[in-house]
Amino acid sequence: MIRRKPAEDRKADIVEALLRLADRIGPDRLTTNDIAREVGVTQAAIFRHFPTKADLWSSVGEVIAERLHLAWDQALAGRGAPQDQLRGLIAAQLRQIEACPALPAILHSRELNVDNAFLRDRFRGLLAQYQAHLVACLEDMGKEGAIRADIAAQDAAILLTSLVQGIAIRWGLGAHGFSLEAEGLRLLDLQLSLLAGKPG
Amino acid sequence: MIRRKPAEDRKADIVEALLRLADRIGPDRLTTNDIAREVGVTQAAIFRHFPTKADLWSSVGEVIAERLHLAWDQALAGRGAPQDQLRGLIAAQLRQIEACPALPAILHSRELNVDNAFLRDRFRGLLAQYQAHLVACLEDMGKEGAIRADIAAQDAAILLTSLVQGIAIRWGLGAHGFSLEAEGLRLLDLQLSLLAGKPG
DNA sequence: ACCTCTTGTAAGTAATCAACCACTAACATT
DNA sequence: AATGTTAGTGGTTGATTACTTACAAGAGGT
Repeated sequence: MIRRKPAEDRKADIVEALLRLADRIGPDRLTTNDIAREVGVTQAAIFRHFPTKADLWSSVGEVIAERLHLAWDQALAGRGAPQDQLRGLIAAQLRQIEACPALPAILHSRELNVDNAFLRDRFRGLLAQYQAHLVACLEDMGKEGAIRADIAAQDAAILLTSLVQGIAIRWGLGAHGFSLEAEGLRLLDLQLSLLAGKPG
Repeated sequence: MIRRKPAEDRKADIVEALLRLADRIGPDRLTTNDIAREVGVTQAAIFRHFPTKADLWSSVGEVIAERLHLAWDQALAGRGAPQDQLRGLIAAQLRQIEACPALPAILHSRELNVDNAFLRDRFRGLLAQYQAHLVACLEDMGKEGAIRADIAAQDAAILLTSLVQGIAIRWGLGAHGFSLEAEGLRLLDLQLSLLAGKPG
């Protein structure tokens, strides 16, 4: 038999294994057998720690939500200029995706969005919160004249979240062939210079 | 028993049913049973028309590729100003997604990207071609002074494709609560005015 | 009206899925 | 060293998966 671990540790192992496999196999194709093999236990062991597969996904969702929330709070904690806060928010998002490439796929997976209504609403609220942070930063920047006056902060926020999503997709398709954070921040600066209305 | 159709018609029915269900159920969770029920035939009937499920997906891929190609050609056929061609290309993409909401999910599905190497490469080439069209339009616009001189056409193209992807995602999450084409073109015009460096 | 392909079905297959069971080895506490 | 608890196993469940085979019946041409 394998080395035994306290339930909390093993639970974390299982969630981590799922996160790793979700990128390789795909969130909607993962089986409990796949996960068990990755962890190094039998399939039945998964069900000792999570009553059902749906419960396992719920835990995964909670872990992701916590990480994102923490990353955003840290980005906003500095209390620097609104530009810096904005950059921090975007950088945090890019780093989260780089650390867990399955994140976009999971966020849009049917597993979480169709089967688990609670988590779907939770994530929807979470992303709305992120968008609200961006809008707040952009409004502050607008008052300082760092954003063109004819641009609504809401629309600018949409452009920025789209940018992150678009680059993340390109990063995934290109087999992670470049630094997501570096490329993302480069294009962010470009977009910010466009929004400012003057060359960067 | 049901009304019998010529094989070509039934094949098209099956592909259409898959496209419809892919949006509701998810591309990677779709079963041949789901498809058969949607079409209104037995599961075995699917295999009369497609030897394997993978062959069915190949047909779906071909249909999508043809539609996209056709839509792009029509957008470029007008031979108007580069701005109009660009707008046409983006509008075509938005309309394709609106007509077939499962398109983004299918394009990024494991079904097509992991299991079917041929189609994956086919789509990768197709999207590269689209990007090349955008870059060509943007370069022409740059020569006419419609794009700020300090912006590379390649980067501008990335911003625009990201915009389409981002809005499509928002449209999907919001249960198609707004007109994708209208909202997309509105933000496109906004981004173009940013790229031009002068208020729209 | 008949004949003949073609389209469809009913009833299977083996493989795999999530989940359950009785049981046991490892661990902590005493 | 004895005892109770917990993590993990092997074996099995019924449901579901993609796919097959043998047979029936509709539709079109003559």
